[in-house]
Amino acid sequence: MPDSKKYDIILDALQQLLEDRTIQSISVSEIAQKAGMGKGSLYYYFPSKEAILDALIERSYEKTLQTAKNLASQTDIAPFTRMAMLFQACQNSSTAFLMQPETPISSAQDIAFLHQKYLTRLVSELKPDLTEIIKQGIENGEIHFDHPAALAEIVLIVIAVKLDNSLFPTSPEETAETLKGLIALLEKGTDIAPGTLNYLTFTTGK
Amino acid sequence: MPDSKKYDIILDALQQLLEDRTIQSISVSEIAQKAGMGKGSLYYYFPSKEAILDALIERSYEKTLQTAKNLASQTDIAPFTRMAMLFQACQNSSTAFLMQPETPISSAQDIAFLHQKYLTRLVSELKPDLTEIIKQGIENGEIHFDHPAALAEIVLIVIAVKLDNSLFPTSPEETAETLKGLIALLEKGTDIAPGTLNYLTFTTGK
DNA sequence: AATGTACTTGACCGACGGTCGAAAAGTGTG
DNA sequence: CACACTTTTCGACCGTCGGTCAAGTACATT
Repeated sequence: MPDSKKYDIILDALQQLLEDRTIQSISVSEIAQKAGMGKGSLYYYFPSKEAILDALIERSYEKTLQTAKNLASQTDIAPFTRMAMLFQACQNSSTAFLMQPETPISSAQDIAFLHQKYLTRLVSELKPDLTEIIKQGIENGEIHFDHPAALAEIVLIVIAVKLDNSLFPTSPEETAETLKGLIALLEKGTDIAPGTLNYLTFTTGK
Repeated sequence: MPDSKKYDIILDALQQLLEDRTIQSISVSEIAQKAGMGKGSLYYYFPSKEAILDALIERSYEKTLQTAKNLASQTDIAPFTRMAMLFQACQNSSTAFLMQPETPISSAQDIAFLHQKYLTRLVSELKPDLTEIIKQGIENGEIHFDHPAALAEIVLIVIAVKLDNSLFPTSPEETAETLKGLIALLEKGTDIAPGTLNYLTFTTGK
């Protein structure tokens, strides 16, 4: 088994570079330099540049995803509280890593790619957990709806897409309006008490 | 004014190449060769390779988008009929162009990019139109909901994401289930008659 | 014929992702 | 320590790519 510390050093280097640069503008040699090793060494640990990015994304959301997964099993907490915690965890992790503060020319392609990788992962990983939470809400009689898995996916897609503002760039007001609409639709469509989901509006705060 | 026929020849070449290849695996020289001209000529008409792709996407959905826009102004047709026509137009255009039948190695990045470009455009362009349709449904008393624009965006996002199966790959059954859930949520959440939106399930047929 | 303009071209450039063989560092054995 | 052997490091090198550009062609206009 190879020295796993080296993996993290490389990932750290890329993450650091990614803070104010785009993937395509970052060369493999640069990552190697930042990591303090030769380019060849990178290819000893990773098969390709893309694999490094994949691993970084994997590592970045490992923790978030894990806490989300734990949440689903904590049946003693009320469903809506857990949902709130789950969304909070999502947005904490999303903004921190993905938002490039200064994107000079950014050829659009790499940003798009980065965000999409994150989106896909988030939705597919969290869907079973949110489904579980919703199911318990249905059993408790707090939610009335016949398609828990579908509901989970719908909510996750909309939330993920809207929280990631670079996919369909909209003003903060418009994002808030969409979220408000989603809340209204959910509350009315699942017979839960109005206002129960209001915590969602807080998560839009930048 | 440059010969606009040349633009289309180049776009045709790329589209043809794109049918069984990925963007990143297609070199600019190849596009030029297929278009029957030198590489330099491409750069006389387009500033970059990405610009060619953008133009192709633009051209591919120009017609669809135009018919969708016309739909919104046809107030004599019932809102739900117009919505159905709009979705039908969406899915016809999406599958035809985006689905690469044989993607041998396809580095994920280019597919992702292509699909996302389409998604972004579809949602942002169609949102105003669908909003208009919904607003008229509200005025008619057929739909009861306070956030027409938000509803339009939510529906478009979910539909677009789910129709494009490569973003979050799921089985046809799962897609159908999600769509059924969306219909149920919409019908219950907007007080429209159950079954009114059933045409949505037809659009999932491959 | 001469001048100007719109268009074409492929050799060329710098940079990139990835390879490779050799060297260095680490490890176990006697 | 010497030795064999494996693991790790490395940067010169390779092929390819997107993009540039000076030279050229085609063709009006004068």
